[in-house]
Amino acid sequence: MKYSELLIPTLREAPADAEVVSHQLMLRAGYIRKLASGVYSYLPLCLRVIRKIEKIVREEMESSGAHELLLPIVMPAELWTESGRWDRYGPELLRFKDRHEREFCIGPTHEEAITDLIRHEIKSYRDLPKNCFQIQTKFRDEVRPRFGLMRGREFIMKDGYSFDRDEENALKTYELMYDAYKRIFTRCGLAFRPVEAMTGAIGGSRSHEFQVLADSGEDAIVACDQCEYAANVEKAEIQSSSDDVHQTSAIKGKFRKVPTPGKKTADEVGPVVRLLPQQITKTLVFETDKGLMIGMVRADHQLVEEKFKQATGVEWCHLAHEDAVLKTIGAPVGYVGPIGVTIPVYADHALLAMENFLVGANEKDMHLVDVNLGDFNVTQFSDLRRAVAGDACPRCGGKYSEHRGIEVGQVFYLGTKYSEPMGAHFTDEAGKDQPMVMGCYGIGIGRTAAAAIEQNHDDRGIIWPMPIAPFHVEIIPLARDGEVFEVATKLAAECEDSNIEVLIDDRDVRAGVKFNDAELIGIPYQIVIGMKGLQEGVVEFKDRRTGMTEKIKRDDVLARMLTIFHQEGMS
RNA sequence: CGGGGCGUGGCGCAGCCUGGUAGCGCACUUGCAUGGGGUGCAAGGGGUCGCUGGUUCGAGUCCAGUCGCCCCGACCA
Repeated sequence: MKYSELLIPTLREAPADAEVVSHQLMLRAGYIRKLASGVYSYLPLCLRVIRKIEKIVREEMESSGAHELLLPIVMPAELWTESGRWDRYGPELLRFKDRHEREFCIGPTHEEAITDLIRHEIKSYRDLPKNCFQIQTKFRDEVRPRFGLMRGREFIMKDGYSFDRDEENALKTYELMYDAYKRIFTRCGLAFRPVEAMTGAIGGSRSHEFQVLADSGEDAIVACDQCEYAANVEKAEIQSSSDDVHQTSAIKGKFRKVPTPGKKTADEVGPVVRLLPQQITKTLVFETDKGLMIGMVRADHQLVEEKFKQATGVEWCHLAHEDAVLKTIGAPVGYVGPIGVTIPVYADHALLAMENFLVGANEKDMHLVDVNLGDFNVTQFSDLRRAVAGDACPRCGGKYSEHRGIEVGQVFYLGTKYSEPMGAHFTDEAGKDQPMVMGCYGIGIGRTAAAAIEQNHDDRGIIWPMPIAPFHVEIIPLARDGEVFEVATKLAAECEDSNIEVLIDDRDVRAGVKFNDAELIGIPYQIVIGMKGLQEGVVEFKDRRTGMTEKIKRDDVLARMLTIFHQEGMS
């Protein structure tokens, strides 16, 4: 394809609002342009990358038994009312009314639409399982869109939904999809890690996120250095080492009150009483559907609400408001402690290893020191905190290391969360009515492209992995006529005949401009054709990634490209 | 939703404090030179200064409102 015919508006400077590399490079290299906050146009190069990713996704999905369909983008409110999400989804759901004042929304995801379709069409166990996917533009009215395609409001997503007759089969489908995802991201040339993710309030469900490792990632994950276990920090289980448990419950009444006027946080209190954060506890009061409850963690740890919900078995929880705390505990926020309170106290495992620690005195400007576990009632010790580097892995006892990741895909075992309320039932062999067991599986297509750039770039521009590069090779003739251009055109035609995708820079610009643009747009191989080389019968062959250049005989170039093709596992 | 910042030619910015002919770099057009890493010289074109209202003889500049965009935060005591 001719460079001159394509729309590739490269920029010397990146627009000031681009924060992360992938966003800057996509703008500079002429891949995307912003139309509104979080809404982007995909220019030709970008679309080619997206199509490549989609192709890989399609191939792997189809070969795993999932088949493509296309659901509407616009859905009536009734469907969402039925699932209960019209009210629960919040302002991220873009809603509007048609001319008859009927309410609609633009799909941020399609559980409702697919469940509606399937419940009408599938009646018998004989018709199961079914696994459908689509690749479609979604809209989520994000509070704060940022980082270009990484967190846009409008975005392209592959979303798949599976329907099985029972949990056993649904979990098999889950495994199939999990394996397909591994192949997809491997084929895209990405360094990624599947990690266990939060499952929310649905019991017995499973979820994995596929995280592309990158420092600019928005998600924090921990990975074990000994085994395969990896998880989102919010989800990661932490092994409470029994060696650390001190039998301090025997010690009682040793504590004493110390004045800490105006000092509320551990950072403030610590220096006053000369204690490290590891010797201080935080007592957090939560409002829940079962009334007020306390969660206690060490001051340098962070409580995870999801873990708290699981430990306590409550449906919902959020930190209690200051007034509520003052009213129930009798002390202002910052001075709350577990001693003498009447509401349930859930404590993190880490407290088992603490002795002579500090808590709030339930009295303004006062804390208690030399407190031990025997001094107050704990309803239950649980894993309540966010994992950090150095924590122990529950599977093998190895140590966690912490990483940043970009979530490019997610697989989720849904169970009957949608089939039950929406009446997606089938009749089994015994003639009994059963809810279908579902799973859902998403991949952010645009985000995958962005993640690939985060992982593959240098200070000159993008370096695409071969399987998702917009073109395989860029031919750069240093003249627009004569032998140089003739050779270039001929070589391009030969490559294209061998299914190698070629971008030929036929523009009337200086060599330097072509070189710089070539580095920027990141096509993995470059072939530079100039007069000097041709006189020796050679052209220059450059690997964008390594920057290595070598002179190759003109007649050997095609063979060379084909060799690389095979090495890269392309056909 | 709270806090902060920014809206001046396609992009990046200066000018605003202290009101008085709207500027710079890149990009664009034309000509000449150049032709292997964003080349040089010369001549050009292009801006209701986000919008509305106010103060003033006079507003890009001061004031109020409004819209848009960006950043940080959203209660872990």
